[in-house]
Amino acid sequence: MPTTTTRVAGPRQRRRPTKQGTVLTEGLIVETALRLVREHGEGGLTVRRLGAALGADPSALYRYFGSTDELLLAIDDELIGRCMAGHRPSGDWLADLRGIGRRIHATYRDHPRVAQLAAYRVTGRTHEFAAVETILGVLRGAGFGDADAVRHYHAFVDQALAFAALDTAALGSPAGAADARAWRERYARLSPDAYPNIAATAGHLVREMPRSAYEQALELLLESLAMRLRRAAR
Amino acid sequence: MPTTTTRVAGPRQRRRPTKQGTVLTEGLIVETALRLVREHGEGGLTVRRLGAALGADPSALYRYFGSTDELLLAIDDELIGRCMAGHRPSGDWLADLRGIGRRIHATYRDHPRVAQLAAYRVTGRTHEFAAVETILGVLRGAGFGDADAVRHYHAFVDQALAFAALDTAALGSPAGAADARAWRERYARLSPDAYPNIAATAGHLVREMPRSAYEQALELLLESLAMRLRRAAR
DNA sequence: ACCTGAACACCGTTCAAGT
DNA sequence: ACCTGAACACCGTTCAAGT
Repeated sequence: MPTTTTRVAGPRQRRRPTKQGTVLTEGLIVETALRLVREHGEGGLTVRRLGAALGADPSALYRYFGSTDELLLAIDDELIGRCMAGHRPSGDWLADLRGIGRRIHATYRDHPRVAQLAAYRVTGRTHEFAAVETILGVLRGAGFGDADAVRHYHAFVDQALAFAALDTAALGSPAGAADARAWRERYARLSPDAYPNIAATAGHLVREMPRSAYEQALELLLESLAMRLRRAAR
Repeated sequence: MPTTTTRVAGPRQRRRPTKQGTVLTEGLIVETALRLVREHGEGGLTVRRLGAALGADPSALYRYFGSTDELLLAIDDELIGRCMAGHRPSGDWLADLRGIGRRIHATYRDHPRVAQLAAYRVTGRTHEFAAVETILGVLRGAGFGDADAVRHYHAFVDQALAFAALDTAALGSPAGAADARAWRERYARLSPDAYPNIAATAGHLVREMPRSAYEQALELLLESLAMRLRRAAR
């Protein structure tokens, strides 16, 4: 449950149950939103649908969140919390970063709409503070100086979030399925005269392109970080 | 102008000018859409707005594109074409990849809505074919084997596109400006007891986080590719 | 053959009215 | 103090009617 949500009004004392009996709470709204995103995927999250899922009039939500944007940040922060909750430091900075990267990617993959709408946002809330603190700690603990730690933090986190948003959009949706077909049915049939490089690698393209490239990109990034650290140590 | 747009009806012979006098064309629609995205940024691209900009009823566009999705792919392919049009091979594979990466990122940055909606799509059209062919050519020319060339192509392109989508969303919008403030006003003031790593690097965070991390991420990726190539050569 | 205009089923958000 | 319901200004898309 998000603890630092900016409330529109002051603290509530009495709570009137909704017409269908539920008692609204910031926590309940965020939880229900995450369930909605998880189950209905793509276009699942709208104020009106969320209201219906809660058994409340959509406009009632504006008493808890000033706008969809504010609600989104609360949802995102809760997701960050769940993401980092399973992380256990191993003492090996490379393994820690690899684990955190995969965790971020996987968590957002299961909540596509949040990935697309909020991955690039700064929630400015407690779970995000804790996540930033942890990742910076891994990098500084590895031996990077403060300036490098921050730059590498930025590249590492943005890469995880950016790929998560891209992959949920590309892999989950019906559009993504159509795009996978394009590699088989269009690219694999292009003329070797006009497109020699595509023709030469068509088999690989058909296998590789419908998957996520994040694992690849993560390893390339980590490899560079390790190399830079070794180089600085000498 | 996109050359392979799937037409809804057969080829048109006569064209009736619109009420306001314009004669619709697939090319004109795509051009106008790109101008709209470029000038009005964020929420600029809707069927209704595009119709208004063309001086036509919104529903007239459905005669040229079966859906917004199809229109989007045509727009995206045109953007890919403009992106690669300025590329000149230098003979140095690293410089070529760096240049293409920056080009992709910059082109989508200027057309934020396309970046967010279409960056992850496969257009299956000529400009995209040419771009894939070129980039695969750079990697194979560098000495990578076919399987590696394809995997590295995938990581490289998806990284450029994913960061472009993330950065246009984060940096351009009003939400992005609010998020930049969060680093100054929230993170820079967190207690050193609760968040030692954030407190120790606060100054760096405030400077680094409101910028794009793509340049960093790109260099880390290229560094790894170069190292792998050297290693394979031995 | 092509464009228009009304219609349908959706959005987020506001605000006066209910309890 | 909180929830409801009508209203407003938007969406994408369809289809009969116009020219």
